[in-house]
Amino acid sequence: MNMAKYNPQKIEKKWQEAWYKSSIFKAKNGSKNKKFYLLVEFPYPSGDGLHVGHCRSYTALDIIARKKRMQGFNVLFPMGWDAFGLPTENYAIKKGVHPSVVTKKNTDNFRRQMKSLGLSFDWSREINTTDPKYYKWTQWIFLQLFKNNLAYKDKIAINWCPKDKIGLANEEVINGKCERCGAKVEKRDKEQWMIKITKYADRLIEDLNLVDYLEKIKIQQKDWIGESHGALIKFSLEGSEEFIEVFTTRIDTIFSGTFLILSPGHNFIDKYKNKIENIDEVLKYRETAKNTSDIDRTNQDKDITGVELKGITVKNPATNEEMPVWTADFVLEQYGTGVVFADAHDKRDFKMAKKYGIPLRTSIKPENELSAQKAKNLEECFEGEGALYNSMHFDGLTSSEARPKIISWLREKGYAENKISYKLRDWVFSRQHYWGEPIPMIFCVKCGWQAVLEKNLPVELPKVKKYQPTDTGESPLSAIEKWVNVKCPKCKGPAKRETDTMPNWAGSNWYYLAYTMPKISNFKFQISNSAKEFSQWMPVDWYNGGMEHTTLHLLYSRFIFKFLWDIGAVPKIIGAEPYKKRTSHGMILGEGGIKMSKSKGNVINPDSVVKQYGADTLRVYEMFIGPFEQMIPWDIKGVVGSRRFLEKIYNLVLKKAIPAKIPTVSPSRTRDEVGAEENFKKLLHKTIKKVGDDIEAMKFNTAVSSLMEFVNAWSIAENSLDKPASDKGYGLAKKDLQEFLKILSPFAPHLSEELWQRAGFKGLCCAQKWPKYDEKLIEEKNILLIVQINGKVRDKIEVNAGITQKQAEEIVLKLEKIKNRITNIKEVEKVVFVPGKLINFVTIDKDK
RNA sequence: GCGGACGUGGCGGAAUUGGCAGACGCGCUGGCUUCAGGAGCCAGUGGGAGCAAUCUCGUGAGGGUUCAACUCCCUCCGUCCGCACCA
Repeated sequence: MNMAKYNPQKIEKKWQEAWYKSSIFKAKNGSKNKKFYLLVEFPYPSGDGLHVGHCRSYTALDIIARKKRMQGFNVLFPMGWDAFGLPTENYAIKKGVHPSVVTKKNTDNFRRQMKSLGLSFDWSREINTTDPKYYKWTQWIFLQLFKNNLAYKDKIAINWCPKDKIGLANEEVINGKCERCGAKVEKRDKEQWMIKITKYADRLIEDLNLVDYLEKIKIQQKDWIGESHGALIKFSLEGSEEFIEVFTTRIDTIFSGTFLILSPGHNFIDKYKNKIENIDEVLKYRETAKNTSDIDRTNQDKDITGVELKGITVKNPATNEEMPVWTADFVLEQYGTGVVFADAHDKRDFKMAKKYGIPLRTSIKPENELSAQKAKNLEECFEGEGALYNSMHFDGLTSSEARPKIISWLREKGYAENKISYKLRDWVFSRQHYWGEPIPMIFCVKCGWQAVLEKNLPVELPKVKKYQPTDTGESPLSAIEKWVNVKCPKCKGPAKRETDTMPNWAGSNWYYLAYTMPKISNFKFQISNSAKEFSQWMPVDWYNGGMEHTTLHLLYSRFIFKFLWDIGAVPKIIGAEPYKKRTSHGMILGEGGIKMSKSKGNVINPDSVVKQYGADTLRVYEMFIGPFEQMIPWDIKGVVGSRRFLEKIYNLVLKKAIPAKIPTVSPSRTRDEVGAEENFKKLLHKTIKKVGDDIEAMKFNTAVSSLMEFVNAWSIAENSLDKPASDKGYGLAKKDLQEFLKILSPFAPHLSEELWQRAGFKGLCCAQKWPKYDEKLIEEKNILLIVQINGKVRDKIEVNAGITQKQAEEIVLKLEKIKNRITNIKEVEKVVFVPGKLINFVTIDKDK
């Protein structure tokens, strides 16, 4: 047998070129076939190249794309580059190369790697967020936000990373540390462009009902937006018409409210400077609080501190009692109104009152008598719900009954209203860096902030000598006078450009729309848009990405899409959600279950796996490694198993001429069952069904294992009988081999293509129709009936699938071991019969 | 603290959703391929008892429901992830 060994390095290149030449992966605008838009998050093209984690999700979606194409869908499966970002900028600073040069090099490398994996992206639609033709529209979106009052400039205390010298969004701060570099984040007051995502908070929650996202993704988004229903209460200032508004979800505790606590930064303090007798002390406390980083402030063990605002009191609208006003740093300025009313039913309030001797009162009774006593005696704090007391005519009501009643009672007096509050905050959109989209705004002393005229877009990044951010927090762009100084678009007077750039999320807000156009240079946004490219492809049918983007990219892009939809920049017919379905992949960890990282030296480079084992092996391995949505450690030995599997197929097909039939042998069956060529066909059709179903459910691991089972059966027939099946004249039938190669092809496309050709079949394997399984064939005529006694398996017999209980009993009771067990010792009390599955004899001891 | 996921052989993991626990792969053991090698082939492989047929125990721990529980319910232990002074 002088056949060549399986040599993926040789065949894979060849087929990649063949696919490219045939344009088979190109999405067709205007096609009559049903569309299917599959999207996988585009990567940030780092200098490290593709990660095996990228390969996992790309291969998974590639498998779906390939299957959908074979099923006759007009598939859009695009790829591009989210290329603005700090690592590129840092590299550029270090090496003195322009970031665009670095980007070009990195994207070339990523593209090469993706192609080497046989991923079926439509490369003709490739986009790059740093391409001026692309970011022209990123800037256009910003202008529309500005025109619709959703972009505004505000001086706020931002999260400032002292190492990266950059302002961070709340979402980018992890445990008080910079998401990128891990440096402790500081607070800094800075003028920033802000985007009013909060205006969409309710719809971003509500519309989750319209989409098919993994439940955990929905939950995370909801939690992040953090909607809570409550009330806004007015506490009037003693001796004044003024009042302070407080948001609460626990208005049922209003009768126990004995003091008010403001956040240290609350503007009330500035407003009543003159009235506050100890203003110096209060301002000093504010300063200290500001300098306490988030990580220290949220430390649970930290002692509670606070300062009373002497000379100021407010009136509790429920009790009419006078209440002192304090400030404490556990009250957050950004949530609610930045004020809480304090009582004995909140741990922090309780602790604070105890510490400073502020009077406390309770008004909620816990069910448990002991806790009720302790709570009443102010020995411990009760935070739960219960029955009201000390609450006038609301006494006896439960917390949830009381809330709406108290609100309407106070509302009538003009002191309360229903209110929904969100944790979500407006999106800090400014970055003081070079490598980002310039914010297309101009500041004129006379006219204020003016939008760059749309016809002047894009505002291109100018060439600079230094990309280094400055310590003052100014963007490096501010140093380029020629670029900064412009005419005001309104009064034509001297004005200056905004030198901040956009965050790296800006470009990914709308990239799924860019792909709908065959060429980015033809792309166009406009108001009252009815572009058929949008309505042909949108919404995205299936979007896969990382869990880490759930509260960032996924939320942002849903918001921006809704905005574009509202202003008519995308046709209404698409609907208000960009992604129909969202799934998420698990990370690939290093061997031993630790994270892959350069510092640990356990990073697996896909190139080396492709070189040593081949792309198909890598693909099959990454699908077989474990459940797609689960984190999984890399195991180099497992790669070998996938390689063996492919090699086995290669040998099976090429060792023989194409035989006609094969007997069935599945590893679990005895070899005596051989003989039914029908059985082998049956196994094939079962496999076709299983693989198809599993791909849709993203159960790639079990899809691969069912392919393996089929191949094992095939291999046994060829190798372990007295004579190979094909020598006897019955191997795998030609047509069945075709069907098998077709279902294998999404997983191992190169090998399938090669074997398809070598077996003498016409055309490209990946262009064939996805096989249909034969329902009748899959239907089992005979089943293995489980025979149980008292729920324990005692025997298994093969019987006709339609067997009745009577017939089954008759057969089973004749079996020696069953007969003995039952008739000798016990008496049958009851028989449970599950048609097609099992028969169970429930017995009682004869003695009893 | 809150929310979510999870716990099955030496390892990664299967189990039609209440009906054969351990599919498939790795590893290991034995054998075959008239040299060697393995990324080839065959067989075996949860623990215990037995020459064997077979018996028995077994899905983090304990309890419950059921003819029947990896699966459902309760209590506890443990791991991972997300959020975290959110009024």
